[in-house]
Amino acid sequence: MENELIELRKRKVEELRKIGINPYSNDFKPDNDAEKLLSYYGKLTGEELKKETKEFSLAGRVVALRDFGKSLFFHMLDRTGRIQGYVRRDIVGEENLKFFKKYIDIGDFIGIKGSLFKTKTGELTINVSEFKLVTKTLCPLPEKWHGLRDVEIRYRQRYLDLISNHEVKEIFIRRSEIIKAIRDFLDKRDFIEVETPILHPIAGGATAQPFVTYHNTLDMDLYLRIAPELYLKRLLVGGIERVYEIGRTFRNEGVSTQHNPEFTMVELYQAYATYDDFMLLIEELVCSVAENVFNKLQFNYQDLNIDMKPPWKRINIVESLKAAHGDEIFQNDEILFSRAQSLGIAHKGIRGKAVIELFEHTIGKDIADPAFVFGFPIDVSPLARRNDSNPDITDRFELFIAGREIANAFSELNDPVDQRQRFIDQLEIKARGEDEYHAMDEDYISALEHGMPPAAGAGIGVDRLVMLLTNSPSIREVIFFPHLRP
RNA sequence: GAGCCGUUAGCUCAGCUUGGUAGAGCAACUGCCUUUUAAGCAGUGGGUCGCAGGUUCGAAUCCUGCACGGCUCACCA
Repeated sequence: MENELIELRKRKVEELRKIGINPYSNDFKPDNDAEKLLSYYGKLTGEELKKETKEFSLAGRVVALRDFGKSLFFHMLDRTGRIQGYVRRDIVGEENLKFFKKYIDIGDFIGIKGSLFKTKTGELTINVSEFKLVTKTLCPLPEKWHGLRDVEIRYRQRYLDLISNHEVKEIFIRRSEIIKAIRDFLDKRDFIEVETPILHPIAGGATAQPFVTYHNTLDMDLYLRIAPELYLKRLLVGGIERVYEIGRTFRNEGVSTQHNPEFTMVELYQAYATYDDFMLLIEELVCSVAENVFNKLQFNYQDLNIDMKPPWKRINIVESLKAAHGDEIFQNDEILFSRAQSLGIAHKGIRGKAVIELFEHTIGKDIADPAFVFGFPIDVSPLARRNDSNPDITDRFELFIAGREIANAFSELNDPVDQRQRFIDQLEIKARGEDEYHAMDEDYISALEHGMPPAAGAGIGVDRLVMLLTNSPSIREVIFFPHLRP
């Protein structure tokens, strides 16, 4: 049985049709929006407004209604904001006022026309001369004062969240601006934006579990990409020397406040650059985004104050671990593994894994201001260039802010023989049951055999960057439709 | 995958400890009110208390299982 509130509104729709009014018309063209009127005319005094007789038309959703008998006030919400309207009998006439009261509910879309005035309390208000029902709404909106709190409804019916909770819309507008700022930054530096496949025959470019899908005609399994990396580097081989892609990546891993199965990454590659160059590039990129979108470099993230003013700190993984845990942890693998074990850190018997996990759990988590972490072990960096003076580590860094990894970057491995051996080493780990380790990719090696220029590349977690800059505690606050059970 | 917490009217929440046939505000409906803005005043309707079992004379309340969600941990970015 349906709710009485909906039944009532359905009856109104029928009645409207009977009297010849289309409750879902599409012939109203607003010539203005709330923000324009508020910013331009909001500054004028009531007296000044009286001289302004011009009429404006607006369209939007009614979000509040106050009936005074012979007049009424309402607030309407359009793409730009909220504005108040005033309907009075001696202007619109008795019949029209009656119609408004009887047929227009909170939630409906209306189009209005009218002049501007200021109320006693100083709010810029449209004195409505004409109005039109544009779209009838059947379901009532969430409560006006507390808004919508139930997180399950907020995520499943995000449209209600957007209507009720003003700050939610703000966050998503910021998200859009952040992505635009990233694009602007890279475009100005002659990077070319590209699109590479999402369906991959081999899931490569990262250490993660893929989603598997199936192509009927080809009769083969395909994987949703876990990273665009290997395709972007094929483009380096092809001579696209500065290239980037902003797009969705999919990882079949746990869901949490930091993880969504599909998330947005920007990956960029630049020929003849090194990971050192990329520290500066990433620093400039993030600062430029922060300044262009937020006009500042100081941010509060939850309990932390984050100062992004360059130059950013650089932290050597091995040196910082020695300082924190003593030199002896690197004497041999047994000591390292047992130390990791005692801290409850999974190392899976992989030396590099133990090192970076130990770092993340004991040092990385406390990094507040941006810092570049470098000295990544070779066995957890199968696509990164080997360091020239220390063959055990790679020319790779990660950017940590607020205890979280925001970006990962390295000088690219372009030696096809070394790359093949790295894949073989990965396969050994994979054979031990660690499924997420890298697969052999002959096609990629073949590309390297044709010559890839030396280059540096980086991947930036866009969702996490947006979280950080908008002070959002959960990734679900920056993704419109986060993954939930159906 | 594990632990803890939550699910009551369209929305926001009480009620559960101590079992006795469900309550407020907003929204809705009927009146009154021509500068209100969480408008106000008077009145009315609205609920299989997440689902399924159990205990009991009697369950929103106690117990068990399940579903969905949140937080923490693990995997991961």
